[in-house]
Amino acid sequence: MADLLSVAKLAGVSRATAARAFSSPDLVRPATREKVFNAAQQLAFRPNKVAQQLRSQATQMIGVMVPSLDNPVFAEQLQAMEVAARAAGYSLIVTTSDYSPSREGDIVEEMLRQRVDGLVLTVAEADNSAVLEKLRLEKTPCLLVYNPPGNSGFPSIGVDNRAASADATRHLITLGHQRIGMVAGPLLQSDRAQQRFDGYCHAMGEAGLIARPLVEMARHTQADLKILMTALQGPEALSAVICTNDLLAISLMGELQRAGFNVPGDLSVMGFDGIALGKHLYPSLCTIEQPRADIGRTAVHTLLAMIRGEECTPAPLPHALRQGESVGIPTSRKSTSSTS
Amino acid sequence: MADLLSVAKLAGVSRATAARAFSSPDLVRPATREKVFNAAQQLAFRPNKVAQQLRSQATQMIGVMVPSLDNPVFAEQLQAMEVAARAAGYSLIVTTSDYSPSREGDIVEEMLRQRVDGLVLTVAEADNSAVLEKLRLEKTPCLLVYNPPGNSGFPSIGVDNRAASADATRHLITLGHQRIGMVAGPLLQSDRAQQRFDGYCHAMGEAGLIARPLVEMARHTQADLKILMTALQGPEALSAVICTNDLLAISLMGELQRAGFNVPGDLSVMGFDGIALGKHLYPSLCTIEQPRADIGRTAVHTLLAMIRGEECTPAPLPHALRQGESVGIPTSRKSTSSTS
DNA sequence: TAATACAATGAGATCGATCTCATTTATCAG
DNA sequence: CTGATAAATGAGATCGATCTCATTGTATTA
Repeated sequence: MADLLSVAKLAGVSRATAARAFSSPDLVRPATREKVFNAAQQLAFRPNKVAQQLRSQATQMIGVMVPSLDNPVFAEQLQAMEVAARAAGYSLIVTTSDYSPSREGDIVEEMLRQRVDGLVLTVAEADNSAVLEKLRLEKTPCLLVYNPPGNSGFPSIGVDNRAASADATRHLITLGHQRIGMVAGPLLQSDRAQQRFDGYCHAMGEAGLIARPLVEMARHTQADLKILMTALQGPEALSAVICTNDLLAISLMGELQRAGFNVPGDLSVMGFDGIALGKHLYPSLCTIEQPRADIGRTAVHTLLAMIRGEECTPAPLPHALRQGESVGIPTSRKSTSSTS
Repeated sequence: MADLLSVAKLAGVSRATAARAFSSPDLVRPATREKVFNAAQQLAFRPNKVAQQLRSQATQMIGVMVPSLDNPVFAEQLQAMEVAARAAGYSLIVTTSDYSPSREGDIVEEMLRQRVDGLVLTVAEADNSAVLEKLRLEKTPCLLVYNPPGNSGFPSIGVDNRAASADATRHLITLGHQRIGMVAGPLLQSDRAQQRFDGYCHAMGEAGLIARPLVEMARHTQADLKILMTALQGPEALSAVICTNDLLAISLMGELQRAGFNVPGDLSVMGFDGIALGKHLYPSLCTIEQPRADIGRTAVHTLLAMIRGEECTPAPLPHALRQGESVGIPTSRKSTSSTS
């Protein structure tokens, strides 16, 4: 409520002096400074950031757009971003796009109007994105998260999805699995899902195994589940599946168990993301762990560097294979020692 | 970059007219309006929200503070808030307090400086909160979420924790459970945990059963788990436990299963919150579902009403008991028909 | 055509903090 | 004690949009 001018008046000095008392106290005589502080105290003065932002042409705000907060991958990344941003004196404006291009557009436009100092985005497809196209013409620093760098022209923070997925596949192969499939959620088109599928294909080929087509579980409907179940039976039955994300892996695992399958006995299930909850399940989820917190922190620090005008070409962050009880030795071999 | 003044110049009109072309087009002659729009187009004019905010003394921003985004309850609530806020033309500044009073204080101060139009907070203890005490003196509308209304003096959005917890307890009792315990996470002191324990005690007493002291699982350490395991054995062994939140229930369930217990065979486990993931687990989590999305939406709408100056005394939102496979008939009765 | 009403536009102040530049006051050396 | 250098302070402009009030312009009617 009370503004600097009132404080200045009460203290008997000019606005300039009052302002200095706060921003550069050493330029003000101690006695004067005290008078100003006292006046500020009495009036419960609280500096108006909006005015500061207008004047300084910098908002100390970062615009964040994630697809959804219902997926813990994004929530966990955001948690880390918030801490890092706050530590640096920045605030986050958080938005969700639901992967909708039109929402993406509206959101970014809105944030640019708000004059955020920088943007951290996760889009559906970085290579073919209207928003990014538009942003290329703007001077506002922009950083992608989770999206592969590709040829979008924007720096990107995340893991090497292809390599990570190949690692996951190799892990299963090492355990003796040969009939390995990959299951994707509704966002088949997402650039990450694509890369993860590539990595899977690569690792399969490398081992002389045949990669199967991506199974799509659009929604967790019964129909989709049946299709998958079918793939789990017969001579060509899968012994392991990799899901393109943990949420999918967890619900798939639940459905399978509910349908009478044993995980990993009948089928090993791997996830991708490394959400915290996966560790506590039983069977615990074997997955590729993306360093979500690290990704969030790095995103903030990189963006701040960009805001300072530094050139940034961040390297992919390291992923890790998190062992878990949801993956085991394939049944065919196991069957010699124990039969269900 | 380009401001209204440049647009006005290029269009050959005054700032006032240019401004009017956007805010009240009908006050401007169509021909003039076109000139302004063309100029704006050419210069890639984008209205500066910061200036509008300063001028209008309203930011159309809502400050949100949650304890953590690592817990899906808050993330899911936030997801709904974001959608509702955006639909109303508001943006969210999102922060996390980690339940730390000092962080709570800093965050709120920061948001007040930012001149947010209102605040939506979830604090550790609403009844004994320094931040709320300070906020009572401010004119900025403030709303609590999840915190029981108590005597904080602020309107609050959430379910009736005591009633919900009693319902959970009665559900178990109805199934035949008698030796029911309650387990809390690290935040014993949280006002919600307290109310949930009260509800449990009430329902137990009502049925003539003895309520046990709250078991604290500070962290998911082995030590804590052993304490709990002990409670599950011997003549006074529990047949069911209610956890004060889903995250805790899920990890407890996992640990129990890993230790060789069967859920719900040996022990029924109930959660509290209703996070989405619980539905997809196996066994699926039986829990009290707080309408997280509804809570988020209602919080935004209520706050907007408060910002408009309306008096608000929101009623508690309805909770629901979500059936789940993690709860079953107590073993003692079951043992007649089948023995492990 | 003159007079009145109303539409369209412009000049200038305002929101709150801060920066530049000019001015005043204090301090030190000679 | 005075001139000179430094320290402290103030006046006013600025950031960008918008509101009030005054003024110019058009239209309607007697």
